[in-house]
Amino acid sequence: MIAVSLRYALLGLLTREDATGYELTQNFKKTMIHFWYAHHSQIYRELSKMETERLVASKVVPQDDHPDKKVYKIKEAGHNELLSWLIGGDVHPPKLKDEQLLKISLFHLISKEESISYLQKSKEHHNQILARMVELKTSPEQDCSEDHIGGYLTLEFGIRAMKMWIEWCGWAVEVLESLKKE
Amino acid sequence: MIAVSLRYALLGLLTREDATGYELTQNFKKTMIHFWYAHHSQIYRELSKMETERLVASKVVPQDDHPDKKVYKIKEAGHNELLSWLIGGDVHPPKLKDEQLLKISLFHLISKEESISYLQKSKEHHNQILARMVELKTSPEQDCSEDHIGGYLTLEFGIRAMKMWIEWCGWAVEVLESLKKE
DNA sequence: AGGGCCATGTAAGTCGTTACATGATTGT
DNA sequence: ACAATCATGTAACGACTTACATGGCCCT
Repeated sequence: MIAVSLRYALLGLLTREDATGYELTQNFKKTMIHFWYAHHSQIYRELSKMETERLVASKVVPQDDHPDKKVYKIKEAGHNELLSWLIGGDVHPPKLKDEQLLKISLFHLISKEESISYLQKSKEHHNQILARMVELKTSPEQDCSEDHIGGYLTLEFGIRAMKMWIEWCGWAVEVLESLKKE
Repeated sequence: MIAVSLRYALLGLLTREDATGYELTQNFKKTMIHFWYAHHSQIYRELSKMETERLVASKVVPQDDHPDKKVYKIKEAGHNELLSWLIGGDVHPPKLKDEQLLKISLFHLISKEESISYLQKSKEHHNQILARMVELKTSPEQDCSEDHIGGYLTLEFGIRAMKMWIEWCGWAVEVLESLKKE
């Protein structure tokens, strides 16, 4: 019934390998940029919450050159909860808050020059993300074997989405240019 | 510095015409589905907050056949705040939480049949949204005149995004089918 | 000397969701 | 009869963001 999807994202990452809160934060940024984001403060809290619910277990690993770290491991109950969420339930629409599209939807309030300049910045932004994604594709976990199928599919999605954005920005600039000439 | 973009979305809609909280809720669903969503409870809260900050003003309009309504109007200060947000500031990445992509990224945990069935439901979902968008395009506010340029650009964006989703779903199903045969 | 990475967490505040609350009119 | 639409709000809770707090290592 309830959402709490951050929980499932974390459990999902932990099915791959045990990890610290810090590592999970990094992995979010690396492999889930195109569909999820969470701050480290949120991740640490959710992890300790899941530990009290016995969905995960932690172990402190001392380190010499760095601060000690707390490695989390998924437990059977966590695995079960993840799977029942995965299989059951309907298709939920994404919750997106896209400030860029919001600004673009208000272009009638600013000049065409400012609009075009904003679109160019936006295009640049998406180009950078595309570059990171294309680079990710060369990493060893990016074959389409059964074990990595999910990441393979969603990365391809991200790349297509970025390309669509970039093409659309070009088209939108053309529309604005043609309006200027009239 | 701060986000509070719901505020700007509401102010943006109010630059078009005065409206009640109810109407703003409807307009959100109609014209901003592909990049924003807000519950009515949140919209009412933000409106009354903006009224105490004197960015908007309200007037109660009595009605015979329906409950009285409270019509909001944007004030000069609201207009200024909206414009300084629009012009100033950097390009912020969208904040998205896409449960569908999250589930898809975990397909290695479920069977190919379940994965395919999920993708088909997802495709259907996006087809429905596409149909609504295409219908919206026939409405009179959807010319690409200067006054409606923003809505015109973002609706085209939404349509392209839905088409990309649908095509991608087809591609992903093919990938899974080909894995089954091996 | 300064910035970035490693590493973990708390606190305060804002934002977002779900449920509660009311009640008339219009269409099936 | 029942559901949907019109219309507005509050309350409780859960999620998210920003700032605070600490401190060593490595590189330039």
